[in-house]
Amino acid sequence: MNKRQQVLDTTLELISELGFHATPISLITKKSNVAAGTIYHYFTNKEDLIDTLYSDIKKEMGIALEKGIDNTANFKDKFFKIWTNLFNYYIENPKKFEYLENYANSPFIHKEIKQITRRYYQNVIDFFESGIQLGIFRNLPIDVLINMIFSNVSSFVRMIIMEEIVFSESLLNKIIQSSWDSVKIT
Amino acid sequence: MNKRQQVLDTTLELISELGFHATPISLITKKSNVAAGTIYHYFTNKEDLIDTLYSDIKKEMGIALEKGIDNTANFKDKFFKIWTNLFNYYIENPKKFEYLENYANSPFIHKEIKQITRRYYQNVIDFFESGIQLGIFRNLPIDVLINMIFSNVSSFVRMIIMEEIVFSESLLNKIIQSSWDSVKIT
Amino acid sequence: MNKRQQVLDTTLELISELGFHATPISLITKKSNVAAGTIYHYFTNKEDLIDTLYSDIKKEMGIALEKGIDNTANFKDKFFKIWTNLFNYYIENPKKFEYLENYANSPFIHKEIKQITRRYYQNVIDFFESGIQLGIFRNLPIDVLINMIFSNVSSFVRMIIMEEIVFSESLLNKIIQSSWDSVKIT
Amino acid sequence: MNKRQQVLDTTLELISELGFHATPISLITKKSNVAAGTIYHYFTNKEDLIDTLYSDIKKEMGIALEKGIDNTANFKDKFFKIWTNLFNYYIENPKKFEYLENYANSPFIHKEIKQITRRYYQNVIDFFESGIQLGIFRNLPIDVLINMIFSNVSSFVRMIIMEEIVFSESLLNKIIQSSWDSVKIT
DNA sequence: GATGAATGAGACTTCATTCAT
DNA sequence: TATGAATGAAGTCTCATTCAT
Repeated sequence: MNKRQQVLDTTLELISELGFHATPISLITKKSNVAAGTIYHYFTNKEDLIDTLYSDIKKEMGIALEKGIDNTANFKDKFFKIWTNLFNYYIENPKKFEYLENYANSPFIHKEIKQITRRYYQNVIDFFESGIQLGIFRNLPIDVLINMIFSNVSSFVRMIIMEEIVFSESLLNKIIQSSWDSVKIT
Repeated sequence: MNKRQQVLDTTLELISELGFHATPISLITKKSNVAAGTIYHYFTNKEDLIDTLYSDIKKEMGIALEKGIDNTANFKDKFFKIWTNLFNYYIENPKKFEYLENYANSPFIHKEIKQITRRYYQNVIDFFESGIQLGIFRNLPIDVLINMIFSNVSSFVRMIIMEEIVFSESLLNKIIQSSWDSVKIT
Repeated sequence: MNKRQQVLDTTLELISELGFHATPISLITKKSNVAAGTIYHYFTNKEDLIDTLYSDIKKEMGIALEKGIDNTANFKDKFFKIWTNLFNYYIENPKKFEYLENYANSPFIHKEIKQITRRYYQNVIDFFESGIQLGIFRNLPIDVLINMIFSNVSSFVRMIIMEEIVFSESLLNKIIQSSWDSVKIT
Repeated sequence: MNKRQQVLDTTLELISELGFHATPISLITKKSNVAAGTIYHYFTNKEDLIDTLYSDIKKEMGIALEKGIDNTANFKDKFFKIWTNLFNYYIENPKKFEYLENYANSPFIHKEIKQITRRYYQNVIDFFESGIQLGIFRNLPIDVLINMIFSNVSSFVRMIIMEEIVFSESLLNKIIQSSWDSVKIT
């Protein structure tokens, strides 16, 4: 009954499948059983709706990313944990994955939003930074390091979703290992 | 003088900067000094124009990718060469890079086109496949292997273009090394 | 104040005078003081608008056709009544006459619509059918019979509207008599 | 090989099937293997092409109409002959029938053309006029008389072509008789 | 909070026509 | 005669947004 959330849910549903521009407000209106005016009651405009959804997902993803990290002392284990957390989040939320991927490279993206949502990963960033400091990870710019790893996750997930490859636990482990080998000091 | 090519050039120019949907035909029309009808004389519709441009770039990129490979016997050198070729192509053609990135995740992308353009990289695909066969590269599905490496290139290039990091030859080498470490057998 | 009806009225006005294709939506827009979008709020597309108008007119015409029939027992009187009803409807609504004539032969016409609107004349159809049964009208296929008579009305009306002949009560009666003679059993 | 005639043939083919506006010059161009420029070499514009075709058909029809009339002395036989001539011409040339029907009620029709083509039927007009003079046909305005009869033919032909009724020789005769009864003096 | 009729700029595309060859 | 690339006005329709209820 929460109209605001209904709109956000429907927007995710539609945009992940159809893309931004093939998802007019009128369609969101129909699928969410909400009047056009109502959407504009909760969101300044379509852009704001899209930004809000992006931010919501990023926040949720940030939380998922850190699940169970604190209990792990070992760096490699922690790395595997984070990698797996992200992987699982994407696989369990394919529409959100799709949405983020769509959004990431679109000219929609506002640097500000990207900056704002960055804080949701602060713990993860800190982890990698301390790893560099401690000589466990290679001395690369922190964003380069993180992007390399995260883009590994994304491209693996995308192939699974697109059914270009078949998932297996052993394949997953191989790939995380590859990822680890690409950033750890040899 | 070649109107068809003028249209393609302008389309690259505009879409790489503004994105697909912020680039109406009318704008291409103005910037390329061509009448709207002329565009439809050469292309079935906007989609066809976009597909053609995508295919053209992929073809050119395929050629760039293989530059100087044949003369290199050593697998690691060959790997570094290909990585650098792709990196250079992107850096020298930032608009084409932008276009491909835009296109890659858009719902525009037609699997057929992706399949068709795949043949432009056959030599590179063969190289990685033989590397796996020879026990030099890890035994991962060929597309996973290639995607991992190519996504490394892309995310590095993106950060340079977005000016999120400063390029240096030493950084480049570090990253290629990371990429290599992620796929070579240890 | 009823925008939907305003659109229908203007469409009749314009199409009856200019024809389908010389009546762009933009013109209907201007003449009816309605925004383009409003038209598409009420009608799926131009075709739907045209079909709706056709159906509306046919319905109204069906009602006009039957006016005062029930009170008439005599077959010839009834025939004259129906003929005159149709004639009067056309003469009093020359734009609707024009519209129907335009529509009737256009490739726009959808058999479905024709079939649907047929029910508006059921009583008239029944009348002619019973006439055949009772041996008053010639044993012709019902649609042939009706079309012969109705096309007589139409061609007479058209000539009056086009001012190719001058109307007179006596001429009218002569022509109805001709029509009657063409279908009655001799 | 006569390009001019090829264009006219294709135009008939296409317009009779698709209607005027669904038949762009570009389509005529393709189907007739003639360049756009060539069409404009032979015809002033699309309108001229359409008028020419109309006039050509009317002329041919005028000739068909009079076939075998002179040998017939009897008025009723002559009437039946003309009726059948027109009927046969339509049935043997359904595309031309379609074209004329399309054209007849379209706002394309230019009164001038109608006037000009009238002379192709002069003999038929004379026949009916003399019939009135001699007290064989009813004293109706000549155009009313002719239109009534001709519209009978048309509506019968249309129903056969539309497959709304099944043709039979006996039905044809019944209908001509009806037509005759509607105009002959009783 | 919620509705949905109304708006109108602007999107893609078509098509009759021209003109240099 | 014949070609067909090029034109650009104009067509249908979409869609983010507003506002009176």
